Amino acid sequence: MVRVRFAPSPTGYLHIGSARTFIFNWLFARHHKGTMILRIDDTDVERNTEESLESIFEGLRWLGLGWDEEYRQSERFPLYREAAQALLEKGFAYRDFTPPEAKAGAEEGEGKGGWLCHPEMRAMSREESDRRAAAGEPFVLRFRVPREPERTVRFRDLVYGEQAKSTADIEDFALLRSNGAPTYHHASCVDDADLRISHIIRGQDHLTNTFKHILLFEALGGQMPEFAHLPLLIAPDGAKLSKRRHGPVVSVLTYRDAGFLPQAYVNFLCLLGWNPKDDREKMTLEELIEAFTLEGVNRSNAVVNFTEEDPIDPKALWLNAQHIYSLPVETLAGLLLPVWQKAGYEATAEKALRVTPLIQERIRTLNDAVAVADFFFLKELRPYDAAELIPQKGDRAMALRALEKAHAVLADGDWTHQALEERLRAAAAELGLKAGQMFQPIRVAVCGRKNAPPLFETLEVVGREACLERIGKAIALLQQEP
RNA sequence: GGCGCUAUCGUCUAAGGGUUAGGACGGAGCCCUCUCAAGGCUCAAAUACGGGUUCGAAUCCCGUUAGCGCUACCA
Repeated sequence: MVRVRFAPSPTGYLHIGSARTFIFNWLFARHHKGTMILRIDDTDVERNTEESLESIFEGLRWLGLGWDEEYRQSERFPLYREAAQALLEKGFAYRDFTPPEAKAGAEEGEGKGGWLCHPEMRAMSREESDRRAAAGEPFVLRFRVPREPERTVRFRDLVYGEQAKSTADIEDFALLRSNGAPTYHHASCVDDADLRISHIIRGQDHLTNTFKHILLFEALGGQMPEFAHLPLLIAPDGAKLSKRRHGPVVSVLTYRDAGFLPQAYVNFLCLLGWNPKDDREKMTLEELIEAFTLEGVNRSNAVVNFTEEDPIDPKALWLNAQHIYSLPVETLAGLLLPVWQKAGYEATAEKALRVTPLIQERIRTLNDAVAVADFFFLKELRPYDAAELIPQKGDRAMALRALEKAHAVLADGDWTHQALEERLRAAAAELGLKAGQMFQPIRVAVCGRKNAPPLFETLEVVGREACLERIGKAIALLQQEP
């Protein structure tokens, strides 16, 4: 039975690297019909914040993947205390009474290999340890890493392969803080054991921590989980993504607010550090579940490609466009309606449904629809330069002739795009104008700019009244002195 | 400093002893076309460096370099 967990600590927003870790765990669980567990690792009371927790949930909610079980470490402290006590009893742990300030004094031991332990504390008799603890002297509980003889800790990482490290290079890490709260290592292992986690899938920054965890799992007794570490997501400058240095691009909510489809963003994140072993790029959630394996995860860090001018990875944008394009029109219209309303447009569901097919392949984000579809909703076109009305290889007189003819032709007759095209093409022929020379002035008059969706469908949706009025205004504009 | 991990086009990646080193994004060009977009075609663009092993190395081994991680009473 596959049981995996995502264990964020509420000390910040939901980072995109964390989001990817969540997604890979989730995909692995779904692929194996296992259980996805969300565990809030909030053992550091000093640093946790409620806002952070809320923003993490908000990010996860947006991704829309869900989870099966939920735990919070702050509610499980007794479990960690018991486990710590058992470790102490069995001699796997010892009390270290060194005051925090005195740590500096111990650093002379670092010289050649780094800090390992305080030998006096490690060697202290249980009687003295108990006596000093009973007297109320503060201590941290440390794991007694096996030394003399040292041994090599080994495991096979499902991504990175065989791993080995000598206990001579592993320090006596803390289990319990002097305030009695468990450290990450302790709470995490106790929980992973208690929750019967089968696979620990997490960031590569924990790869070397795993040796400590193996030692701890062994001491705790219980089934050893499998481990799989994920390459990290980094910034173009090679540094790890940080809000301070790289700004809001590190938070998943930025992508929601930029108008991303969650499934597109999930797709994008999956392609960073994993590939389906074929050339597929755009994949649905179902396809991802089916294709996801740990073997497909690679070992080198992936750069999220953004710049200050272009804060969003171009590939993410492209993928989002792909997903938008493959949405049923009704679905997309439903997504776009609130976007337009928020922009202050008088959008209705019916209107949204008519406009959407015309812009579907012209937007890369939901938010793009605001600028791309403005003229469908705005009463008053935003001002444009009269020169825009003049077609290529044409002049003011040509534009005027085209618009006046168009005004006359559009004043009556069927208002369907087929009929409009027929009449307008005939009109162009009559005037001896090329299609572009005829259509471009009309497009600018009606849309207020040179680039827009196909003309006839656009006219159809904008409506006769508005079209005639806008063409009239354009004619007036052209007739004004330059 | 110690220990560990990593190294293919600008970016994401494929190729796990034999390929003109493949695909995608982005870039350039062409086609299509009422503009834009979409789509199609083409081009430019990579095996960090040095040694081995081998008939043959992007691929295996060693070294160098670089980057990253851990080395907290953070996670």
